[in-house]
Amino acid sequence: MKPKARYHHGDLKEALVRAAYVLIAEDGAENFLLSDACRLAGVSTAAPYKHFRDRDEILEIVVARAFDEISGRSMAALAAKGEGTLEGIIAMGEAYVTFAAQEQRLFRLMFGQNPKLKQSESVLREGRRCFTNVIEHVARYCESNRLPGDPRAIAIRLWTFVHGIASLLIDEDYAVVAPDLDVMAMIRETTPLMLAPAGPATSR
Amino acid sequence: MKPKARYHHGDLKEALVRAAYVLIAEDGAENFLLSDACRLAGVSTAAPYKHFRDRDEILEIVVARAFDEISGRSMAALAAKGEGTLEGIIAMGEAYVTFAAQEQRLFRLMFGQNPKLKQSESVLREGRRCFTNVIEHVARYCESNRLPGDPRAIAIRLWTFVHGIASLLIDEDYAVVAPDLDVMAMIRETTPLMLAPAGPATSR
DNA sequence: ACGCAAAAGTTAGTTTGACTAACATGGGAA
DNA sequence: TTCCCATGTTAGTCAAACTAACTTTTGCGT
Repeated sequence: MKPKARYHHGDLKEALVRAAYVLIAEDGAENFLLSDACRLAGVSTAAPYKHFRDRDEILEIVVARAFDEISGRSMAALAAKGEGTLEGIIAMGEAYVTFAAQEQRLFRLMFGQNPKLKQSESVLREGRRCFTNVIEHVARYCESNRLPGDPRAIAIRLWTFVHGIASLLIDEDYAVVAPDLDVMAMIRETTPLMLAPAGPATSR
Repeated sequence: MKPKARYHHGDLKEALVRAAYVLIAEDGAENFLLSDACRLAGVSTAAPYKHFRDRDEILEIVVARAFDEISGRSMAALAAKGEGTLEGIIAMGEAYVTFAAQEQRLFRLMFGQNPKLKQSESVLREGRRCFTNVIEHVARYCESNRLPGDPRAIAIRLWTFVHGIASLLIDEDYAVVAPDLDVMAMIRETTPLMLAPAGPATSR
């Protein structure tokens, strides 16, 4: 008994967000039309404005969910390899880059140029949670291995590096100069190097 | 004798590109209106279409020029510190991040989500030139210091790292978790670590 | 010089998609 | 039951990229 031709949708807000998430993942936020989401949900193009301020508010919610997805994947990867291990840290980085590679369109939106998105309370919260995870677990690794150096500084280095990989990978900038690059190998090789203590230039 | 009210502009194409470059640098590509550039150049909104396929073609030219600007700054920084030196390599990285920080809007456009831009012949050419510089000079450093390891792999690591810094910096993602971060110090500290030879996980 | 084709402008549209106004429906609490 | 108001609808506005059709220069070949 599908509740077909009901005047009221039931949960249009959720339906629109899900449609937007899928459409953006498929075709990018820049090609996302509110009207497409409306068609998927089976409502008119004016209906969303009963639930959202504007188009950007839907994007905000999509981005917050995408951050949550990264957090989940990172934690799962870490748990699989064991917390406080080098392999666990590497697995977190791989999960980050894998998400970016698989969900290029979403990743671009998350770290894209729309400044309004970054001011959203929910986006800020989920984003912070995502990065706090990394910092926390790198700190745990540093402690259990009695490494010197500021865990926070090391975590930021690692995050910076995998974020650089993710960005260049999905924008196909590597393809221009290094088409055969194995980014996962690069993560595995470079992560140990970055765990060295931060300090005034230790040349050689 | 300013050639004021001439029917023909003289060099409208160049004038529009310059106006676009300035406007985008100031307010971002997403807020760039062709009509604003037209007003600055003193022509009607239909005039650009005598010189450009569409709005994107102007963006392509702007991006190519911005890549050229980065190349120039990198080379200047390198020359100032001396080619084949560690300081020179660090200076290139600093120049990259400095450009991103000073010209956030342009940098976002250059590495943004518009896939058409990346297919432009001139953009590809200038982009490739920009990264080839880095690779070439890292290779020179590796040779003159008799470092083991693939210079290309090392250069890609370095570029990835500074690109990660630039991205997170201008999107204000550092501000969320590490507001007091000194990115230039991070470059100086981390670059030497990344010059180690690439190889199967050298843990500790 | 001159004539005229084509380059480079113009004005006046069309189109598209986000957003709004005003109206319609129906679900649920008093 | 009643009726309020959340949630839909239709019809229309607005902005900005782009197009069509016309006009004004420019400059080249004779």
